[in-house]
Amino acid sequence: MKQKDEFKREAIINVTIDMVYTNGFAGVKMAQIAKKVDISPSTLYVYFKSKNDLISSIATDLLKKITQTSQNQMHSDLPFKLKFKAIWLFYVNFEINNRKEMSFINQVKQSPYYKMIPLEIRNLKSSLVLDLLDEGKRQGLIKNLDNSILAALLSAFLTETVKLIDSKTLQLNEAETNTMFLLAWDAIKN
Amino acid sequence: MKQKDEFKREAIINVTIDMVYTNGFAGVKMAQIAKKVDISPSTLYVYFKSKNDLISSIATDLLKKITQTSQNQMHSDLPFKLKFKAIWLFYVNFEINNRKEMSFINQVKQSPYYKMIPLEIRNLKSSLVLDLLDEGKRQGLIKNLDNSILAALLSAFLTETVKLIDSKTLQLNEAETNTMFLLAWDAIKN
Amino acid sequence: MKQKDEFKREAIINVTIDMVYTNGFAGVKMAQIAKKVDISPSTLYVYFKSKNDLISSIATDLLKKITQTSQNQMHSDLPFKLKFKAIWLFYVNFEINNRKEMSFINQVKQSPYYKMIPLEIRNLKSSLVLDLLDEGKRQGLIKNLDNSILAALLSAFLTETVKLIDSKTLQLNEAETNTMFLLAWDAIKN
Amino acid sequence: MKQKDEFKREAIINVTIDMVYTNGFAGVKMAQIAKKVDISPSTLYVYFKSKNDLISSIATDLLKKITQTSQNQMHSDLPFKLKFKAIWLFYVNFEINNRKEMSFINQVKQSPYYKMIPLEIRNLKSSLVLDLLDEGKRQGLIKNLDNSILAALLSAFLTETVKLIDSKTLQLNEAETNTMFLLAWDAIKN
DNA sequence: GATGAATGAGCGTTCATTCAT
DNA sequence: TATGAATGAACGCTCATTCAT
Repeated sequence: MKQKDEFKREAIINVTIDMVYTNGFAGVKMAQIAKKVDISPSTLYVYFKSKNDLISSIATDLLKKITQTSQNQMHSDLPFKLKFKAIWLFYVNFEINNRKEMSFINQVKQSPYYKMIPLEIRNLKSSLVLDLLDEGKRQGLIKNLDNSILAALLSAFLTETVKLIDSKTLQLNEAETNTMFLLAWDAIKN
Repeated sequence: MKQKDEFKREAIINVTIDMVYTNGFAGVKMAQIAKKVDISPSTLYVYFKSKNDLISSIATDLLKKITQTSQNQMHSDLPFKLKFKAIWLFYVNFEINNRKEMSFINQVKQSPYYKMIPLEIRNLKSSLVLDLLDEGKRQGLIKNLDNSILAALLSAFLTETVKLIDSKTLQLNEAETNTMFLLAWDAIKN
Repeated sequence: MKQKDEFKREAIINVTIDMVYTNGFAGVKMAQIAKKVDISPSTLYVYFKSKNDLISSIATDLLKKITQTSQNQMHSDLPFKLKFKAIWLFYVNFEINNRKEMSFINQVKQSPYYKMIPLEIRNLKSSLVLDLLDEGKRQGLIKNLDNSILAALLSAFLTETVKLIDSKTLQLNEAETNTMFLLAWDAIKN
Repeated sequence: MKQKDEFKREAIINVTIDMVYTNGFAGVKMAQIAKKVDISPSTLYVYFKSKNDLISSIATDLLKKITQTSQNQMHSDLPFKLKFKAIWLFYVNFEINNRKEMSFINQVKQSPYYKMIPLEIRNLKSSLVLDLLDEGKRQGLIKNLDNSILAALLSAFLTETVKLIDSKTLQLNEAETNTMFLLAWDAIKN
């Protein structure tokens, strides 16, 4: 683990995300992080000026990264429902493949650390989804409700889907993800 | 002999629920609770033998209360969709009116305290909802999916609805709650 | 256990001696004593004005009782060595039969409570033994050493004998107690 | 990097031994130790991971040291009684010169801390004394009794001798220590 | 006299953070 | 930059004792 500079920062971040995933926030101690990264506790303070800073920096980074990543999704010229489904699947896969990171930001969101994250970061929204919803409404395919309502709902849906997969109640295959997608789709479709 | 103040236990519980709502579990300190109730920290230990006991006692009480309350709901002779909606509304209202308590048990559920709650309490489930889902499936009105999937989804929906109302994005009126109900209903209906 | 006045005081004392024997001083808590006597902790303070008072009262009582008891021993007109042995045996038996009480005062003696006992009690010595030693010296049968030295030694001897019996290394029978007596006697005899 | 003060650990140990000697175990508080060493209470935990660890580490160290020291005593070519006396005197002097340390281990032995000391340390016995007793028995010079009885007695004797010297009843000179030795010797000699 | 409630003072311990090198 | 030592500020909890009836 003993690397230089940027690598060390990276290592600290990864270890922290790992530990938050395994032990929850309450169980994350600076000394433990240091030990796992194989540095001294005081060295942590070379890279992050406090525990708050460590946590909220990671959260900020993750939030940015997540928004950006989804932004990169191809805006294909498929028919709306198919495009919608593709994006839905992208998100399901993204959450599954980034469990720890998602767990981290979910935990941050319901902790006092969340308030320490700059507002502009907290309000970052994937315009991808918003644009998509607008497109659907324009085509009369989805209900004409506030985007914030639809987005919140889809997000809850997504989270629940991932939880079900994590808990093995659902499997990550064509049939079952399609079922879940249809539940979401039926909810919002006109 | 000094008489035990019947309201003191109640006060401790309420203050604790309040603080968990505002600061989360991590932020609940015995000394702070005591201060808010205006008693000595050691007096807390007259009523609860430890912090664990305090938290899990409250959780146990709430869990019992919630299950019982919902159990008392009866809408047996209405047509299915109306019955379903009545129960949905009951839950929305219940969660709104017991925001802090619901927040408490939600937080407990994803904390180590949960394991301290007696299994028979943890396993209390509102058969109300499960029975309802079965009835709907029998009548061919709702999708033939696993109850655990449908229930998880409806629960996420419900939580999200309440959050939206809390954040003033939605209002707790006939029209808007109806809208939200329809989203849920459309998701699961056949 | 719930009796009146003198009996209650007695009960408190007995329970305390018991608990000191079982758990040592560190483990004796006022609340525990009260529980075992089946009274309220505050009632303890009706009988003893503090924990210090409780402990040192018991110690004082025991010390007095022990001195008095031995004083009552017949001053028979046996030849010296036999008389000496009889008294030795009396003490061995006394210690065995009053294990808990002896343990109590031994523990008190090496605790801060000892200083709280009135000096005149602490200095109580069994004149029985001192007289006996004087008699032996007069008869030229035992070494002409300071009584305090001889007494201390015999006491240590006695304690050790009792410990050995307690630990089953020795048995409380004619042969083995005689052996131990002879060790003591050989030590001090001229 | 701040260097660990080599003397600080030593200082903690010495202060602890001192306090146990003066106030007994019950009176030893981490905060008091820290104050006497002039460090913060939390610094204690840099050197010892708990109070139990502090006490039992000290006890372990002392036990090792004592056994080793006595082991180094060698008087192989003297006649038995002289050798025995030399060793007796060695122990008297050792106990006098290490009063506090001896008090410490004596107190530990009758406290719950004793169980925390590794068994192999607890079982360390000075074979010096046992070998000596065997040799004496072989030569027909001392009574043919169980070593555990003889050793227990000599130990009690020794302790009492040291107490008498401590209390100024006896002086640590040739004549008086000789007197005490003879008491012990007469007790066990054939 | 008897008692359950109440508490102040203190305890051992933890931990994010700073110090000193 | 890196670090082991050091620490202040808490924390959960205990317990002898007092309060109020």
